[in-house]
Amino acid sequence: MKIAEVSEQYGISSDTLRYYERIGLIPPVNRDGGGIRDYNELDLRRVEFIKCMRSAGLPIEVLIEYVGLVQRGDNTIEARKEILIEQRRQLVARMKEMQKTLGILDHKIAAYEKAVLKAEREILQAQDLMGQG
Amino acid sequence: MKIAEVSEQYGISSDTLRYYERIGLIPPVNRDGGGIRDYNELDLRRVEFIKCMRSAGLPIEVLIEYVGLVQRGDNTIEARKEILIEQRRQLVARMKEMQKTLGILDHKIAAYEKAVLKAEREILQAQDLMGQG
DNA sequence: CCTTGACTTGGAGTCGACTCCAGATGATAC
DNA sequence: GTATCATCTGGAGTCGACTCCAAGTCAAGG
Repeated sequence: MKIAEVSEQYGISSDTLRYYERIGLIPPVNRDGGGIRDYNELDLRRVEFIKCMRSAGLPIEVLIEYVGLVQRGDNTIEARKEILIEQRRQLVARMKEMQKTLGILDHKIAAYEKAVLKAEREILQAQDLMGQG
Repeated sequence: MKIAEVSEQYGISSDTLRYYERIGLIPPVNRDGGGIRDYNELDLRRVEFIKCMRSAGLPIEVLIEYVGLVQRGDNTIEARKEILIEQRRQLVARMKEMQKTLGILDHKIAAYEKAVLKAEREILQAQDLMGQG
């Protein structure tokens, strides 16, 4: 699969895909005869994983470290686990903050809704008084 | 309340507090005789609101617009409501992505846990065979 | 054969959000 | 009265994460 298709399929620009590879976030993708990247199944799974992690705000640096450990193989399992646990912890913390913010937004939206309704009622009343309702 | 105390209390640097004021994210704070900022109750509530919104990832630009509308007063209620609804929508979307990522992290952590346990069992077995367990 | 279009590279530019700095001011401590 | 300290300002610098660009290569179409 060529880079444009991957870009299309995952909603990640070709520039970003190449950038991820440059900085070692995705291991080098195989090339066809003309030097053009040809993403295989494994590459695609990696792209998807990175996309997922990035969308949740995991920093690129941490992901590079994690990916590096995966490449280094079996005796890095404990270290990888620790990274994921720490990132999970931070993720949950962020989600908790967002949950709080969501509550406040809901509260405010409800208040504005009330204010709008009140304003509308007042307009109707005014029209009544003027005999236009 | 002086800026250092506010910074301390909310975990926002003085630089950031001044920056927020500069860009209009927080309306100008009153000064004492010597031109030093003196945050009052209302200022503090504004700081807290901004902190909360920022922690959930709402962009500064949007918050500036919102704060501007609040300053402009009553006939901006509908517009403010629309902003909050849109931001709420995006927030929920982000949280959903994060929820998905959380699931994958949990899955991977569990798999690593299993791998670690397996490795430990194998070490124990090897020790048994060598008569060291 | 030449153009078109997708791809390549390394490097530079952008963007959002701070963060830092130099130089000035004013209150307090010695 | 001078040193220390927190504060002030405007402007510059940094950082993470892309995003864009110029110049080059190659396969396919007319």
